[in-house]
Amino acid sequence: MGTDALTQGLNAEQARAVVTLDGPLLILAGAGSGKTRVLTRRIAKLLERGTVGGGAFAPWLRPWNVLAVTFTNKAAEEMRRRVEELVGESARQVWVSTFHSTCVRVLRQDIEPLGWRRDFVIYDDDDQLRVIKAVLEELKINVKELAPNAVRGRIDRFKNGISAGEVLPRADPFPRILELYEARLKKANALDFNDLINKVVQLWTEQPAILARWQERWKYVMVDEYQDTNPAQYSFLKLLTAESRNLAVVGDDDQSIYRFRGADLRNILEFESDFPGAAVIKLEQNYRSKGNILKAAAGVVRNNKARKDKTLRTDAEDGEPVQLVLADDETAEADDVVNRMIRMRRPWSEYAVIYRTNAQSRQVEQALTRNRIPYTLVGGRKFYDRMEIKDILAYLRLVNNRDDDVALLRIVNVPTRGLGDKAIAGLKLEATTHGISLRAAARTLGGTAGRAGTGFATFTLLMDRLERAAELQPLPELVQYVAEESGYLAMLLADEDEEAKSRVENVNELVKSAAAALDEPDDDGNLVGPGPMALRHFLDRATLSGQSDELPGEGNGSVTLLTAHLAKGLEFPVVFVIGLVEKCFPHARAELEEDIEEERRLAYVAFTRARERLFVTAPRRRRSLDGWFDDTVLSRFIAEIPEAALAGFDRDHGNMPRARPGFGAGSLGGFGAGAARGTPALPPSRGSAPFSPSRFSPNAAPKPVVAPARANVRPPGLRTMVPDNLDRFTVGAEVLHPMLGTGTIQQRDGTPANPRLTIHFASGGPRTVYAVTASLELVIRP
DNA sequence: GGCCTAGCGATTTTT
DNA sequence: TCGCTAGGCC
Ligand SMILES: Nc1ncnc2c1ncn2[C@@H]1O[C@H](COP(=O)(O)OP(=O)(O)OP(=O)(O)O)[C@@H](O)[C@H]1O
Repeated sequence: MGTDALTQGLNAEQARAVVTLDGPLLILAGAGSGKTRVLTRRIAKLLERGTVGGGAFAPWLRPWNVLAVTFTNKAAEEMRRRVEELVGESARQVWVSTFHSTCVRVLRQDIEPLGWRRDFVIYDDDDQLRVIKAVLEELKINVKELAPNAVRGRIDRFKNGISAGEVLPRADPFPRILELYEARLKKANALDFNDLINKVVQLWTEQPAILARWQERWKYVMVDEYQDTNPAQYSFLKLLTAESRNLAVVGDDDQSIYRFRGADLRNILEFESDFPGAAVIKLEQNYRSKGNILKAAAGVVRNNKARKDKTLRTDAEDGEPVQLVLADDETAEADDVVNRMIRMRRPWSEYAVIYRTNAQSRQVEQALTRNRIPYTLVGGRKFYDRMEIKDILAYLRLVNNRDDDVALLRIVNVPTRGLGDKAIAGLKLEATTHGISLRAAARTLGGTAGRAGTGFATFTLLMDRLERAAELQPLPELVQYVAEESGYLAMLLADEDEEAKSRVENVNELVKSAAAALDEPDDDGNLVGPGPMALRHFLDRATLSGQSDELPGEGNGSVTLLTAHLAKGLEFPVVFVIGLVEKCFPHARAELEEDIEEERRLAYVAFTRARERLFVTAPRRRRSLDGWFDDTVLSRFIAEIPEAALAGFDRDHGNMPRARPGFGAGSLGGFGAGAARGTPALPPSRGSAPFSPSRFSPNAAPKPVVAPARANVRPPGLRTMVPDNLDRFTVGAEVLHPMLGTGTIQQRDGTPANPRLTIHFASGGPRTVYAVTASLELVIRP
């Protein structure tokens, strides 16, 4: 691999970045300009420089002297893959990882001076919540007065240094809560996610000798998506590279989307003054997307006021315009997306569906499942968040760390051992009085008589057995042993439920994933056998990684489903960005102008993932929190797309044509007046699929399967009319609803223009609907 | 102690 | 709609 090989296929600026190996370097550039490509080549270049021949490395530059950090697991995985492609085997020894994993690596080795043991556990948000609830209980604060979730948010913001300026209640209990929270974590030998970075910064600040060792190890540091660093991460980098000054960062201020967890744009904007003498390289050529996609994305992000304008051009042709697709509701939207995939006849892996919130994946998953199309759901932490998985892991955590009170409380009575609230209260009392862990208190109480005593004795003996097993058995066997010996598996097997069966499956998956964890070498490239190291490594992985690595049905032949946040840095030939309606994207919680601008950047990120084709879709109505349908308003971001780059958009009609009473909405709901004026990009997808299944594509599903049309609720022979005036919907009137059938209006409130009706339906009970949107008809009785 | 249910409240993005 | 909690009942 010669010098030329690594700069081949790069433009002049990119090549310059790849060969600028020493000193601070900032690559500031727009989406798809090859930033990540440059970073991976640069890693390869460093390895090449360190090679002295015959696969050996010079002592002053070995693969493990290189550190590359990303923000998400997905991004780390992707970068690792690319580096490995370039340099092969030795890539394994380069540390390519998230900030959080990197910090765990440091703390597992050096945390002791801070007062934690090296076998510390990481508390995820669920554990955090349990601690907070316990603290609130201790302080006799009702969870109704102060939501544990709110407390967690505040703790996180506080630890991220973004709590300044928050409006504080008088007699604020927060400082006390925080104090007790921290004490509990410390006592349990635990750290939360935020601590991981903060503690490393503290450690390195207080212990120069330890810092020096890490500086010696990581002589070359690279950061992808630098615009998303928060103050703690900034300090981490600043400390680590203080001696070597070999810090290369790449980023794009338009893609800053983690303000909510403290990301500070100033980090990237002030890089040059922070690191004097920094080389600055700007990349202005986009290699990813067709012209129209780029124009659309640029047109949107241009609306941000707090923004530095930058150049981004492409040599690619315009390609198809971005296609706007409107659908009746989220189910129809998902069906539409899937139908288009089928029609395009590309390999499934070329499609990605990108959404704002995780919950939106469900409709798409269902549509894909109906059509037997394989898909991969990225993130959402689905696997390790399952109850049964967390339970088994809690046993393992308690084996790893006897002080993990949260883990103990989770499983001490699962399966039941006759230890109810009273017994647990006694256990806590015993522990507090003697200043010992719950595990130790259980042992003491195990020596007492009575039902609780027996329960604690059983539990203690069980945990002792599990601890012994942990020393002798390899990890997968240990996991299996825990599931069996604890009675957990037996409990599941005794349950006839379908759900219990799938839980058994998941426990088996966990055993497999333990085996997979063993195959992974540890930090220093050694394979680990039985004992605490393997267990810790496994537990870290479970907490830090978004998902189990290979869930069944995965592979490269599947459609990818992910949030816009997780999509950052990735690319796909065809992208569907769904749910482009106000309150969803931009999200309802984004109120301030700054928040809206971040949403806009998020849209920019989502749009720029597409290489060839971009679809933006929106449902006309959406289920709201109380389960009823709300009409939607098309996302403002759609109107910001330049006209010439967008198809399917009718600027004159407020963009969201919908049914209105008096215009003859059909009895199956669906398209109303505006649709007749030709606005929607598509015929309604429901019911009448306008194309035939492919006979050519090996990928095509036999026939698009859409969500079943709703049952026809209209009783035969019923006479109805669509009233010309909303005033006709009076209390006592009988109406026909397209989904719920006939009913009688019980109550009318809201405004005259937008009356809200409480209707008692024959099909079951009262529902509240808006007359304007419900497509109601008046029943005429002779 | 353990199970069931009525009532209530929430409601992004990630590690 | 969903998930959690408090409270009631066996
Ligand atoms: N000089 C080049 N010639 C051809 N293709 C290139 C060149 N540089 C990058 N590419 C391609 O352009 C695409 C985008 O590159 P990359 O993912 O590195 O961009 P990026 O700047 O990191 O994007 P983003 O900020 O959106 O994550 C990739 O498919 C990459 O292979």
